[in-house]
Amino acid sequence: MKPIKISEAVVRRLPIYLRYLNELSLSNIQTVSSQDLGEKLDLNPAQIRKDLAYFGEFGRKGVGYNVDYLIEKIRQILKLDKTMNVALVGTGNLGRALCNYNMYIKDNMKIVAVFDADMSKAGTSINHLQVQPMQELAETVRKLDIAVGIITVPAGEAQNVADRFVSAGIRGLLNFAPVVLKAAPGVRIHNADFTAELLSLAYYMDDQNEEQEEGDAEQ
Amino acid sequence: MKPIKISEAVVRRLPIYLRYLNELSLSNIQTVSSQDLGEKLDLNPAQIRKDLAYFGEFGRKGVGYNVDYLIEKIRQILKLDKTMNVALVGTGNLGRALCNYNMYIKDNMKIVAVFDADMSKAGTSINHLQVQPMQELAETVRKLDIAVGIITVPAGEAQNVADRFVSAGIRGLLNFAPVVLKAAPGVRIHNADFTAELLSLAYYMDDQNEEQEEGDAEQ
DNA sequence: TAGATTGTTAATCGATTAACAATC
DNA sequence: TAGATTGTTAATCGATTAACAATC
Repeated sequence: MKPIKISEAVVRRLPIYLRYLNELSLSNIQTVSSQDLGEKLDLNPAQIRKDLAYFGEFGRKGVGYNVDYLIEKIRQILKLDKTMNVALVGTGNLGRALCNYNMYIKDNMKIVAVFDADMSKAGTSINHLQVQPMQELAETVRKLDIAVGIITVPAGEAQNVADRFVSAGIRGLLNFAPVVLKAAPGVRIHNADFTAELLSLAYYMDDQNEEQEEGDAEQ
Repeated sequence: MKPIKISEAVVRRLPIYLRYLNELSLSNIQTVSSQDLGEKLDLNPAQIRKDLAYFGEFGRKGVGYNVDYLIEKIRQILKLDKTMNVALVGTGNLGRALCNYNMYIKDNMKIVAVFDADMSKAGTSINHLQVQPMQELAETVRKLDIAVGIITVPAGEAQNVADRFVSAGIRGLLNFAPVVLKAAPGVRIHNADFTAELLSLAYYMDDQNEEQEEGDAEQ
């Protein structure tokens, strides 16, 4: 129906919009303009309007966007209007942190199964979820209709875990391990690699003197 | 000296190169071509060559790049040839996970101070570091010459923590909280917002039937 | 020498921004 | 009506990719 290809950059901004709109809604603010959004989110208002316009006409000329309506629409676009089940592999510090994060309440993404290769961890529980051994992964993914896998294992094991997720029929992966994963086409991989973010931050940490040359500029 | 402006996208790829080069070095592989790198990292070889060429001529025509030499060079570019001190605020699950992560050994970024607003946590220790109360932040940042701050507090407190970091003289922030932070120009902010990554992943999770229309395509 | 691979220029592609008619 | 703000087209800007001479 819609032959327009939506760019990755656009999709990546939608959750940012959603997040702030939720804040506005909680403050009982009913209407917001692209200008307001742009200031708050450090984005160009034209870009925001264009992003939203890819999906429909959600605003009213001369008025702006109805906050709750826009929330509803973005949630539909992101397919967050129904619960999406998620599995996580790797119950180290990071994995446990994510399990406790519950995004379920607002965002409909729910970690419903947790796995660890370390058999001794099987049966222990994290945030009301029993840790399962890896052998049960495929079956659980199928049974619970899990669409997305989160990988929080050491770099060396990440590809192996990814492979197991993919052959279990998962269609999206959120990878926290500092490696580039390979997967069959059709499986979407997002990386949440803070080590890369931190190291690239170092590049911009000039000495104070240099700083004057380079000036302020971008963010 | 160098008036060429290096784009953000380029800088963001350098840690990815570095990471894989370190792997190669550990396997005693001496030489690598942009082709090899491209295949392994899912990037265009021309892009890799171009990225590196911004900073100098590191390769040899007909041969490729010397792995250890390239590692050394990228580390210099990213200013990882000397230790960079880092402070972290927020000792929840995520904060503790990061403290235990030690990137120090390979990457010269070292968390040397940890803070929490919750006074009752002061004095407890995480990975050999004593948690300090927020009042000590400014002084510690100065004393330990801390350049980068990591924010792992709830969304509602993140801007406040950022402000305190900035007025303490920090020059870079890695923000894990799901908000857009504001800071004076000259302070670099990187976001490590996995909630946004996860929500945008949902967009691509079509039903199996739709999947056929949209095909395989990008990653 | 023949084969391989860089560094770099030019071509392409895509994303952001400006501008403005439409209209609430 | 006057002011505000959208949706959208056109202009700009920037990033990626292709191509190839240089050369190891």
